[in-house]
Parts: sequence; structure tokens; C-alpha cells
Amino acid sequence: MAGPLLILAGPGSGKTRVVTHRVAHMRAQGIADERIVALTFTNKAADEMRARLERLAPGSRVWMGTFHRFCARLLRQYASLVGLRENYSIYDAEDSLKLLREALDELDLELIHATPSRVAAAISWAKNNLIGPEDYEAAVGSPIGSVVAKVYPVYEQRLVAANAVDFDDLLAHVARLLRDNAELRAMLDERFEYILVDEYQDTNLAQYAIVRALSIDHPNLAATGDPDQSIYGWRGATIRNILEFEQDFPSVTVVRLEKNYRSTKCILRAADRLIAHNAERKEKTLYTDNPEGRPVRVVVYPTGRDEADGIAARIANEVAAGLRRPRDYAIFYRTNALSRALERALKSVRMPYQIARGLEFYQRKEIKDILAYLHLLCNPASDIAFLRVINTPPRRIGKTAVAHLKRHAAHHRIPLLSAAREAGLIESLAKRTAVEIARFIALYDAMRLAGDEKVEEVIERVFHHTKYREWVAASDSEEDQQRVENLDELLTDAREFDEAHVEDGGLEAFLEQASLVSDVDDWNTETDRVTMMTLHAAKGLEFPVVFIVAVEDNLLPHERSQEHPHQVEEERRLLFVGMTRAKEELHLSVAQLRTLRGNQNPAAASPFLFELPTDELELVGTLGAGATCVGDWSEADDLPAYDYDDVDMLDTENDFDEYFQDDATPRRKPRSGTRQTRPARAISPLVTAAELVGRQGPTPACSPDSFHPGMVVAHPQYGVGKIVALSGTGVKRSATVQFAGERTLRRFRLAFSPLRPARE
DNA sequence: TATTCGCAAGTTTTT
DNA sequence: CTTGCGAATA
Repeated sequence: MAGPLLILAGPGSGKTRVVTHRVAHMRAQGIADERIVALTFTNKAADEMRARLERLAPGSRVWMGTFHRFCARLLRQYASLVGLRENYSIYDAEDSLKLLREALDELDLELIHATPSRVAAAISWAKNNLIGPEDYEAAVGSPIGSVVAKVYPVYEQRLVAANAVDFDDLLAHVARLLRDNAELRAMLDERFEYILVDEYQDTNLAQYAIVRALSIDHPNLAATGDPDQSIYGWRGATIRNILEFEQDFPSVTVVRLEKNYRSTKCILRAADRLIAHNAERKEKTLYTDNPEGRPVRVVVYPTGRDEADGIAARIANEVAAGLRRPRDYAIFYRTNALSRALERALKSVRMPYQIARGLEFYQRKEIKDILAYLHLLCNPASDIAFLRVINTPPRRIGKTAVAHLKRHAAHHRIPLLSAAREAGLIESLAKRTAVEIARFIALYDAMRLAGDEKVEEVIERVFHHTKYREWVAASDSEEDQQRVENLDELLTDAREFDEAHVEDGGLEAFLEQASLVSDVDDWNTETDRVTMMTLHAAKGLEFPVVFIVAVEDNLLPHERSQEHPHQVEEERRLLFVGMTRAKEELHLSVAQLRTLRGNQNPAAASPFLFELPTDELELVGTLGAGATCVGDWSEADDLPAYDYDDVDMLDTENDFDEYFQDDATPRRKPRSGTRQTRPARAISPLVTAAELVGRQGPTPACSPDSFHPGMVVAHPQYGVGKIVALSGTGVKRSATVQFAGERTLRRFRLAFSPLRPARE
């Protein structure tokens, strides 16, 4: 059990199993739980590991959690060593950015090519690379560099003054702590005698420094990772950490796990071929005893909307047929923005889904407002929290009043809350405003913490004194009604937290948890829903059926990663990670037209697709002709029914393209030369196409003859438009319509569409 | 001072 | 298309 260990584990190789068994074994050897720490990247991974360990070794008290949590905990204990108090606040990205803006304002710097968020990114980079404000030298030629060099120290100083840290500080402070305090380092090295690190390929320099410092006297560091799954380079992760492990720990034992227990041979082969295109890579052979499985399917759709509809229809069909359950499916995408179309499509077939985005709850305005009150109660020095709540709900304390408070605070080097206490002494402040501020202080004091309270009680007190709930409820907008519900949910959350943390609870711990939850964490395996998430969030998970959408150039690889070859390699690894999540079926898709930030653009298939073993794929549509189909469809006189890729899933025939046509997105037949595989596979007669698209059957109430060019028509979904052209006869009689506010034209089969003449 | 409206900007991935 | 920020108005 002793000595350094490196586990190079391919995807699906049972790494978690190995790690948990190792921990269980350590305990069996008599190693005390308190000496073992398992560090993961996400809370989700930690939970998973904890659950598995619980099965092997019930009642274990081995600490498992994320790096950030681990550091937050250490920092509570040794805050004074880095100039903080133990009740420090953790600022999330939004708070940090606000503080940075404050600092920028204070310095009155000219931001010509540097936006605050760019500056924030630069500071974040510096912190992750353990470059302090004093060490930061303006990067030559970078317009941001000089700004950063000036702001960084001020920003940092403001953080300390506010008794706060940002995410990166959690790591950076602890790393510095360990570097500068030899005795403490030795003590902690002893205390955390056995350290396990998951996803070691994703650790950055700060994280490396931490585990390295804790593994000097007791070099029992066990790291698991896979260089091929390194996808956080942009966040400062260095693959070097894993590649140089053997140099850091010469006595290391290296274990390779190359056998895959997850995916079919087809999927694994495709993924393996893809990743082989990376130049910066350690060779690795993946193999499996699993069955061959179905070929990886690559589908080309006319538009992103068709893509979403196609996937939704396929899932709905298979679920209705009883072949699978919603939870068997996952849909991955490169950017969050791509989830919208999918949501819409899944809703329209009434398919339950969940998006891994737990973070959003704590990001909501109303929730952040309440949390800001809590933060301020916990840490009166937190200026950002003060600024957030001073006039929320409105108390007639506006910009100018706050400006005066700020000046006073800066002058006396005191927190804003303290400045507010002295409002009466600030001459420039209007009498009435000073009174309002005094009332706020009275309010604050009335909410003060009283020792061992339940979080729920504190929140209720905040509600009671601030009348925040009533303020939100007073509005009659639907949005605000939802807000009230969210506030109730926060209360529920707090209650659950109180119940789950009888011993280690408290407001601080609650706030820490609220700051450190992530997207994936909220994702629930229990519920029977289709899962949607980004490719990054998918790491570590697995699903029977995986769809990866928008495998297109400039999206995957992302356009902003195409400058450097090594960034493109990271994008390739990202796709690799996504593909290897699939156990049984893998679907990749591409659209010829992709709507992004409001407008449609021609899209081309990702170069990565051409790196897959094409003869093994099931290709629906044509790759590489991305842009050629664009824009000319309206010239096709008799629009051929698009061979909808999911049509083959239905047992009845032919009528379906009409139904699909009905939703009016222009579709083109894929170009010839395509290998069209059409398994004659009949699925359930239980689903009608109408149910599939969540709509009633055709109701041709108007004679196709009653339409003429130039006529104004109405569509229940698209609204009012004008007929640009008519073509075809009989059931093929179609109208091309320009809807108000839409740039693109839509075509309908009159016999089947709900299109009606409109009154002018 | 508060609210509303309009415009502009920026949009990868996350603890 | 969204979000955030700033200006104009009540």
C-alpha cells in the first residue's frame, strides 16, 4: 500500500473500482481513515466513490471530495496564515468579476482591448500557475498584460480586505501555505499520509504543488488518470503532471488499465482510431471483450432543428416501443447554447429530460440576494455582499449614497458595512439618506447570528426582516412568481442541509457548499430522464445510448481552439471522452445549417469525423458537402421528401415524411453516393407519427386550391406570413411562405399543414 | 431615486 | 438570441 502509484486508466477500465478497492484494502491493513484522503475533480465523482466505498466498507470515514473543498476546509483552519479569518467568504465567478470591476474603476485604467472578463481570465491563469501579484510581469506585446500587472495587486488586496477568496485562491493560498510553512507542511504530510487523486491529467500547477507538498515524507500518492482524457488545458491543467509523474516519484509503480468494460467493440474502435490522430500522446491500446455492437452512426441533418427533432423522435419512438427507458439516453454538446433546440424538441415529444446544470439554481438573482445577506452576516467585511443587499429590496439608498460610503470606506480603510455604521458622520451624505442607512444597520443588527443556529432559521429571519419575499411576491409577473417558489426551495435546501449536517453544519458550511457545487453535481441518476450536458460535464459518466450533436467544424473543434495544434488535440480528446461514454450505441450528428447566436450559418462536418474509420460507420447523409446544399432549396421545383433518418424506425410507411414535412422546415434529400443503410426494422405500432411529433394528425380543412401567390396566411406555430410561391399538384401541392420576422422561407404541403388563409 | 426601455456587446469548456 | 449596462423618464 505504501509508495507512489500511477494508474493509467483508459476509459471504462474500472478505475473507480480499483481505487475504491484500494481504499478498502488500506483500511483492512489497519490504516486509519483519517490518514486517507481522496481528491476528485467534481463532487459527483466524490459521491460516486463514496457510495462505492460504502458498499465495500460500510461506515468508513475516509474524506472524499474535490480539491476545492479540501482546500476550503484547510483554509478555514489556517486562514490567519494567509491574512484571512476563518469566516472568510468564497466569491463565485460573478462576485469576483464584480470585485475586479471595482478595482478597475478605482484605478481608472483604460481598457482598450481588455475587457474585465479577459483580465479576470488572465488573473485566474496566473493564480493557477502560482504567480502572485508581485511576480506578475506584463507579458510582452499583450495589451492585457500591463493592465493585469496593475490591477492584479489591487484586486488581491481588495479580496483580503473583504476577507474573501475567489475559486483560484482556494488552491493558490493552500499551495502557498504549504510552501512557506515547513512545519505545517510536515504536519499535514503526516496527517494526510495516503492521498489518492482522481483525474490526475486534469490537475493544474497549483493542485500539483499541493499534492506534491503533501507527499514528501510520506510519498504515498496514488494518482489515476488518462492523458487521452485531458480536457481542461484551458483551465491551466498540465498534462505534464501525469507525464512526469515517474520523474517526480522514481520509485513509482505504474499500472495500466487498458481493458474496457463499458463499450462495444465498434464504439471503442472508432474512439481509438480518432485519438490515434493526436501527436502528443503516449501509445495505448484499448480492447474489450464486449460484443461487436452496432456501427457508430453518423447522421447529417439539414438544420440543427431537424437534428434535435430527429433525435427526439428516435428516443420517443424507442421508449414508446418499450425498447429503452429515457434514462438510457444522453445527449452531449460542445457548448451550452446548443441545448436549447434539443430542449424544445424533447418537450414537443413530451420526453422527460434533465440538463446537468445544478449551478443555475444558486446563480439566480433572488437566491444570490439572499445568499448575499447570509454572507454579510457571516463575514461583515464582504463588500460585494454589502453592495448587493444595501438597496435590495429598494430602500432609497442609491448610487450617490453608495459612492459616498465607498469614499468614506476607502479613506478609513474599513469595510462598507462599517462605513455605513458611521453614516451619520459623513457630511456629504443627505440627512434623509443617512437615516435610511441607519435603518439598514438596525435591520442588519436585528438579523445577527446567534451561535448555533440552524441555517433554515437564519434564512427565515432574513426573510422576515428584509420583507424580501413580500417584495418579490408583490409583482404579478410570472417570472417573479417563479422566484417566490425558488425562495421556498432555498428554504427546503437549507432544511435538508441542516438535517444532513447535524455535527458539521452551520451557515459557513452551507455557504461553502452553495459556492462549490457544480453543474454535474445536481445531476440525478435516479430519475428516469434523458440527460443533456456538455462534453466536459460528461467525463466520468456512462450511458447505454449517446448522441453527440453538432460535430461540426468551428464548434468541435471550437473555432477559438484552432490557433494552436495542441488546442485542437484537446478538442479531439473532448470528442474522445464523449464517444467513450457510450456503452451500446453512439450517434454523432452534423447539421448543414446551424443557427447560432440568432442567425443561421452554413456548417461543415468536423474534420474529426473524417478521422473515424469511415468504412465502419453507418453514414446517413453526405459528409463534406456541408455548404453545397445551402440556400438553393427553394429552386427545387418539386421538393423531394427528405429521407428522414428516423423514418426507418417506424413500422407504418410513407406517410411519415408528410407529417414531418408538416413542421415546415425545408428538407433536402441527401446527395447521391451515400451509403444509405436502412435496416428493415419495424418497431412498435403503438406510436403514431403524430404522437411522435407531439401533434395532431393532418387536418386538411382548406382546399389546396384556395391558396394563391401573394396571399397572407397564418400558421399556428409560425404566425402570419405571405405566400411567395406555389408548386406541385395534388397531395404534393406546396406553398413557400415567408413569415413575418423570419429570414428563411418555409415550405408546406398544403394538404397536410395547418396553414390557413389569414384575414388581413 | 426607481423603473423602464433601448442598445450594445459578447457568447467554450468549470471549480 | 441572450445578457448586461447605461440613459431617459416618472
